[in-house]
Amino acid sequence: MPQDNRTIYIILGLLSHEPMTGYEIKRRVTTTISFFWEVGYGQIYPALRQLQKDGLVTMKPEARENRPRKVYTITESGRTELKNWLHIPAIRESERHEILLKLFFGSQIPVQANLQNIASFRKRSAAVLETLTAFEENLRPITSNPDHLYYLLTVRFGEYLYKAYLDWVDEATATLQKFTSGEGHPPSGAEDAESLGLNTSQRK
Amino acid sequence: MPQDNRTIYIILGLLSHEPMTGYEIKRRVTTTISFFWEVGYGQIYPALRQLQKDGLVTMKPEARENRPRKVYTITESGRTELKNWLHIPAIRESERHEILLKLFFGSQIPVQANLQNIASFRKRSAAVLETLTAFEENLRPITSNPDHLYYLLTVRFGEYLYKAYLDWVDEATATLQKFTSGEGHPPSGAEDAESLGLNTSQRK
DNA sequence: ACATATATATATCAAAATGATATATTAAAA
DNA sequence: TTTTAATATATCATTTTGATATATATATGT
Repeated sequence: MPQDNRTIYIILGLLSHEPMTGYEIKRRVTTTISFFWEVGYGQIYPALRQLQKDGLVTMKPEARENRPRKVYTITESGRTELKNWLHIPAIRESERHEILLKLFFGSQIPVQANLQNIASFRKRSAAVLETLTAFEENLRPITSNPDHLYYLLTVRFGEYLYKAYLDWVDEATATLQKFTSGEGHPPSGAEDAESLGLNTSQRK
Repeated sequence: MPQDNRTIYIILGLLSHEPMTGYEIKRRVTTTISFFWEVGYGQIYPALRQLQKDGLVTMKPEARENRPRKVYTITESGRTELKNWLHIPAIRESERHEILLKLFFGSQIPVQANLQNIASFRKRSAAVLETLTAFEENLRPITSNPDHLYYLLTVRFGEYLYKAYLDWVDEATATLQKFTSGEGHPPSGAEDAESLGLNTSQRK
């Protein structure tokens, strides 16, 4: 089995709040969970069709002049499916850090170029952190709604995360800058890097 | 265009160190970069064929009794391609945190269940951090090889990252535990969560 | 010596995710 | 009024994901 389709759970989760169209789902994802999970139209629309076929959501076309707005509502079995999934602990997180990929092979290019890549990463990260911080300020006073509490927890995660990014940037920049003061970049050389034996893979 | 194939750059990068077979590439990925970028056989073998076709790597079958070992070597144009890519700053990192997905919809299940999910996440994260820390200790004394320096920077990134995870776990656990002391879990209720308007998406 | 387990090695596949783009209507701003 | 931005549905090629099939070689245990 490749992996289970998390898109359908995201949709079920959002529809558990209120009925929505595919477009609204996409927008809701963008404004709330996209910083830790992206979802595109290419996942949403096929998933909605599948969910409807499986009886986990229903669709009511809202009459308009031309094309009708397709409003989706979660069913009782949809809610059950969602709750079941929520009870199963996640088994792995997935990160894909292109900045680290480039840095890992950094010896192939001048130190300056790596510093520029890191600076670019810093800029992006700082922007996200600012958004998250501003968002927390809006969210924290609202204590009435339990959804907001959980929402806040995910935002806090993001803040810890992006603060860590910025801290790392400082350290990495300082480390690399030692090599730019006069003596250029360290000699490039290829050599076995495996013997040290990092292995983060869990036995299956 | 969907996205550019980063797998080929990972392969080019690893082959820039030394010639390898597909199996060795996979193992090298697992022992070094897998904590920030996973690569499977399903990507490696097709990518090697493509790279060979494009003249970025060459293949020399090492004679053995039966099936020959296919050893791949990077070409000069392969090195050029790699360097070009390394100079282009990454435009986005991709994170997929299933723990946050479940927590975001946490109001649908009891607080205890969410605490269990977080505890499971904590356990996984602590294990990775331990591996990374042990690895840093092996790596830090080696200062001769510039590859190791860049390698170390990525490991440090991981340490910052996973430490941040653990810090967040402590805070999130404390926050949720307030609701388990006697009064059960906060009442579940669905309500508009969008009006606050988080938007982390960059204009395109 | 024999069995068992693990490492080496190549390969494929269905399902899912990625990101961009096409199309068209409606509402707001210049 | 014209342009711009927002709403809304949808598709697509490429890439990624994880698991699995297959087979040989080597090490370990009894």
